[in-house]
Amino acid sequence: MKPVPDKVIARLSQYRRLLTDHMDQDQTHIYSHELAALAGVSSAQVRRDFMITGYSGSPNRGYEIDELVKCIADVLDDPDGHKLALVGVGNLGRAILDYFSGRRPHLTIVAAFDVNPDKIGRHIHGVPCYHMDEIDRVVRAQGITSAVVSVPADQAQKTADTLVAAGVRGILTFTPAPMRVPQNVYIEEVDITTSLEKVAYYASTNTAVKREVK
Amino acid sequence: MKPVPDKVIARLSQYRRLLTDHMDQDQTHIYSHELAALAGVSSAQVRRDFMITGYSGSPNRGYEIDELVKCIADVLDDPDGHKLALVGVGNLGRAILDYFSGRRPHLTIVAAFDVNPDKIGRHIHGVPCYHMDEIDRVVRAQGITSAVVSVPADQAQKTADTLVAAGVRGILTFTPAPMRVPQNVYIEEVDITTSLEKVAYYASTNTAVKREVK
DNA sequence: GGGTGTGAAGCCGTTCACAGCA
DNA sequence: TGCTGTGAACGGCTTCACACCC
Repeated sequence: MKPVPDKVIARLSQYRRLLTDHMDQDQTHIYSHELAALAGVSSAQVRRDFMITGYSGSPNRGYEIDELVKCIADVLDDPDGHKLALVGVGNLGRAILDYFSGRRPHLTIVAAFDVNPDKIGRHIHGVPCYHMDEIDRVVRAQGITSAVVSVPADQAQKTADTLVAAGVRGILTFTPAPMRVPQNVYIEEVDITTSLEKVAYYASTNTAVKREVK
Repeated sequence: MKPVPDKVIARLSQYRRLLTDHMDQDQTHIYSHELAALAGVSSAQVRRDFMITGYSGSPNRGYEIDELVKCIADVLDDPDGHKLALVGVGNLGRAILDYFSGRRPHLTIVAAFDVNPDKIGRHIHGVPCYHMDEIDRVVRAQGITSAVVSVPADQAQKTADTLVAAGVRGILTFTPAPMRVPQNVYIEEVDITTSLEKVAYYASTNTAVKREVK
């Protein structure tokens, strides 16, 4: 299958959440311009994105919501689901565990890692916490494919190397430090400091800017 | 001054952090290709970005780091600094307070807001916590210009409205719900669920994708 | 030679605009 | 008539490639 652009993936994820979480239960169909208004994009954008899923709407009723959600799932979700690891159980790590537990059925955080002895061996928000030395063993044993990283900057590279060596193919990192990984590993970097500096910049300059989704 | 593109602002912020936080103390100059390698972009990109700051390097020594950082600050930082508010002191909110306290001198979180009586009136990571009913009063009194929002989805719009009415011009939100704001207010939306779904998608498809910065 | 600064070209994502259809 | 699907135009960001300079 031809590669789907990054931004389309992000919007599909957003569309799905809008359709499943913020929708009238008895609404069965939706027009591109309606969904576009909810998502803050143009209706042409919405139609363009759905071309990729292969799902066609009907000119007089729009898109059938259930079908649409199914088609989005066909694109986004691996049929086997994904097991995730969380590395670094600090404030942010705990927030993510809490925030994310049970939110997306096909994505499950099955293991957490830290170096703090107070955390190791316990369950945090239902997830068992191991020492970081056990990353390789646990990742292999559980078949973990992706990881969320929120460790101090000076451990970022070492953590990435360990994860990649154990077979992880995708990393979401909150650590604001460069991570060097092989080409076939996907890195998503959420940089809160940069995000805040952007907000501050535009708050000063008072420039109108279109909204976008990360 | 002509408006600076979103992406350039983000990269300038990243360059600065690389230059100030991850640099040998005794290194005084840097070439565009060196910084490019650190940031994971092309050297042409780096030079292009610096055109905007107005700073010129020297062909045989590259860029003088101190000068460069100063020029970036001239673009990014408001001379008066920014006071920030945090709305929603849950796990994520506390993580941000902790993570961010004292990290960027010109950006200071001066007030937190929640509805939980256990938090109101106390200091959390050194920041006073008020009831959300007081947003308008405190924001005006303190001259707060920007806000970080991590409230439940169903309160996102109300929170945004209150903040905007009180004069806030920039919002960084972690709440995965559409926020409608006037054109002149800048919204940066960090959507952790979408980020994770992207990671999972590319972990499945195994597609090599270039790294980028949020 | 190996850098920087920059016009020009290239690329990619978005929007336009319209044919086709119910 | 109003919507979908889509080729074509558009625009902005990135890269190329080269003049210039130390």
